Amino acid sequence: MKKTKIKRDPAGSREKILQAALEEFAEFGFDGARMDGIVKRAGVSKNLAYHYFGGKESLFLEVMEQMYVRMRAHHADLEIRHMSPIEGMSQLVRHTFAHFVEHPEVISLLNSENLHNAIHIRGSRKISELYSMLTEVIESLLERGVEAKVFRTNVDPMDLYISISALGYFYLSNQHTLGAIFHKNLTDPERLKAREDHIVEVILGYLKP
Amino acid sequence: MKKTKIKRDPAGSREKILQAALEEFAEFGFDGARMDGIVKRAGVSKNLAYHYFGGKESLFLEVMEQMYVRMRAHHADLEIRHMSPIEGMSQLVRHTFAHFVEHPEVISLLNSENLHNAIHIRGSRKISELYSMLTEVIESLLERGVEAKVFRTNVDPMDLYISISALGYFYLSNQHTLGAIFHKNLTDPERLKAREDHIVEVILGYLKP
Amino acid sequence: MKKTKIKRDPAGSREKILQAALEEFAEFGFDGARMDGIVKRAGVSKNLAYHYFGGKESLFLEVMEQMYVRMRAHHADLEIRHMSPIEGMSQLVRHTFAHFVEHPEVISLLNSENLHNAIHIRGSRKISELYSMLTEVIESLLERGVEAKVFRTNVDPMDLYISISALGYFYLSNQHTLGAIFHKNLTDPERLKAREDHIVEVILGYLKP
Amino acid sequence: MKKTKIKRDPAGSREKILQAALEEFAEFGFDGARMDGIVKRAGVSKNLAYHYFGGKESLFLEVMEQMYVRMRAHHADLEIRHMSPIEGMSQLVRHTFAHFVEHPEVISLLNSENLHNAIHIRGSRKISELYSMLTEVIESLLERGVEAKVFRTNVDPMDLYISISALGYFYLSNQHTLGAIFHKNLTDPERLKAREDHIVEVILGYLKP
DNA sequence: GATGAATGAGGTTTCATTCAT
DNA sequence: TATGAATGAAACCTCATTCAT
Repeated sequence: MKKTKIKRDPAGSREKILQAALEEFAEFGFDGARMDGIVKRAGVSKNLAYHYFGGKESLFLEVMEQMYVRMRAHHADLEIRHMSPIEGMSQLVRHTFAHFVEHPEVISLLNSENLHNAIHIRGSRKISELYSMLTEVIESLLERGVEAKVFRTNVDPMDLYISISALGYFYLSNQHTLGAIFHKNLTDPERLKAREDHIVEVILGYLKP
Repeated sequence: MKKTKIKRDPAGSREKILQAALEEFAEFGFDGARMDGIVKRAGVSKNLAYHYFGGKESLFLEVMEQMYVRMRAHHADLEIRHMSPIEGMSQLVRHTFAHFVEHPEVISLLNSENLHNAIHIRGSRKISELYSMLTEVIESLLERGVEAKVFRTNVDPMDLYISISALGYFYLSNQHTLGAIFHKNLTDPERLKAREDHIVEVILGYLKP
Repeated sequence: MKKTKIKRDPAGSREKILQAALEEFAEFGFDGARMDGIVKRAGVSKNLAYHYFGGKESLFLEVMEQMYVRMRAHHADLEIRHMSPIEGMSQLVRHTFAHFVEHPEVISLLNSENLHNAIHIRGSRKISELYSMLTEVIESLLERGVEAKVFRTNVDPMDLYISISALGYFYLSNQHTLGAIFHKNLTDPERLKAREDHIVEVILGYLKP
Repeated sequence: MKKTKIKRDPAGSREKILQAALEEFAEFGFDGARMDGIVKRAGVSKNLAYHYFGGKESLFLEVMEQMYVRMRAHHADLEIRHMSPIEGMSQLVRHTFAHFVEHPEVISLLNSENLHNAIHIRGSRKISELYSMLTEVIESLLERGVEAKVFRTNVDPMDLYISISALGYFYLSNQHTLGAIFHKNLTDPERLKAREDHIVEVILGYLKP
């Protein structure tokens, strides 16, 4: 009849749900993820998730936005302006790869979102904005490199950005099928280091004038 | 000449189910796909799919194997031996990209399979065998290129294969999120052509001695 | 005083499902029973049964355990210690028979369980414990009877227990085939009384020194 | 286009199906048995079973009737008339027990039939007839035993027949639950022999004047 | 704010039976 | 006589969501 103690911690609960959702969506994808699984991970009641986020789709969107925010924050850490173009480009490539390695959920979430034709983020203004920064960084690097005659001309920044991402993303996102085919564990630290070096070589090779 | 209503057609029914499953799995992923959707596409009764394939998982495996077989067949079409190393490498890159463009289901299926840690194909001997061919082609190209002094040395064939795939695969697999971010339609024919050229430049740039 | 429509009643719902399952399993056996039938009897939604019990098998196990508990409770009601050995044995026999008559579900459930090689209860510690009591009662009666020179020696308590059960159980469990063969209704009260007396005579006749 | 050879063996197929059905029904009960399982055991096509027997229920009835016929044949083997009443009764008891031991399917089938309220055999004239013989044998033995002053009077032949069956039937039909409770394997040959002796003692003890 | 009991709709799978050959 | 492909109905079970407390 009398409730002795009920923990109330709105912000804490919200954050726990978000984190749990991130893990669940990353592990199983949008369709494979279960609301039951999320609330169990979060250690909160079912309805609380609905109370805060409205439903599975909205929760997924919020998870996606948070993921993009973290990605942007990670990239913002990188101070490239004072580096030489080649050094800057190398660092950008390594930084991008490192983020995928440290945050495998990024890959799961993006794959899920693409399977659903990006319906969740298509409308999100937040996300779109995040990328202007990246494009600017790349454009600036390219300009300085061309000026210093260490980079070729006629490079499309978008294509370059996509290629930088692609070379690491695909390696990690398809690690299981590739691993099954080549009978190797693609995530062992030495192989990861080798891959990173390879990607740097590919990108710098391409940019060589 | 042609029967308007075919009632018995074992091979045909099996094939129709397989094709329908390919489409459904490609569109929704393994978890999002519905057996109902598959049998409806195939125009057969639900039970028939179970009769032939045993269940959703086995059906998915069969679809995956078929997909790999087709991929191998596509690559086998390419006669590279008589080309110069640079011409051969270009053709390999373009061929690979074209296959992804023409068979978008490959990307969905592989993403699904990787989300599930490749549990379906891990045991499949068939698939593993398919790749020896590709590796051999690449190794042979690299040797000839080095000999002719048009390619650099110290290139890991596996890394190269992964990069060739990655540059096209990621562009297509993430077309919806990238499109949302850059406000472009990545699959319009001109952009596809530009991307293909870009990939060739990246790979050849990297291989330059 | 009484709510016409009760919406929330955890313990009640659980109990209703259990009772409904008991009836359904008793009527149709494990394989013949339908989860739909159970939830319909219980007046709850299908999922609730799964929520509480996990599945058909677990529900059956719980029903079995409850049945054994009731059986034990019924036997515990019988105070035999102060009776003479012959009187005690008669009462035990009549008590056992009465329980089968009043709880026909016991027979259905045990037959079902035996058809499945006792897979459900094999692991259940609960059930095993229930029987030590019965064995002790029988052993004590036998000792006192031998001492008082009213019972023969060399009686295996397990065999005796099985025979006491068998003589009533089989009569009831096979009442329909036996009834069809002998053209009699074996459950009419007079015949039940006669059978009970017969069983007492058989057991006491066997125990006579 | 051309069928090289189709085996035709009407009687053989029918018999194979019947035998397969006996095994399947015995193993899983009526509800647990699968038509697929039966035709697979029999090694014939699905429709053949329907062609010969009409359906699952009719097939079950036929299996039941065959089972009763075999039981009768087994009992007819026993020549009791020339034995002393006590010897004859012992032999009848042992013979009955042996049949249950050697034909465990009898127990499964009868349990299944009783679960369904004997709907299949209720109408079968064949089966009813089989029992007159048994009753006559028992009545004759009882008369001779009373006359020879080795048996008590006032014994109901039906009750006696049921008890003779019960003591063996229940032991075997409930062997799995009893085994789980008493932690014994009830079908090990020594225990079977002991049980048989026990049953003889019980029946003869009861009949002692 | 917080709980978890309860649900309807729909998921995968199974099964006795029929039908074209 | 014989086959096995094909089916409709219904089985068990799951899941996102809601509701009384």
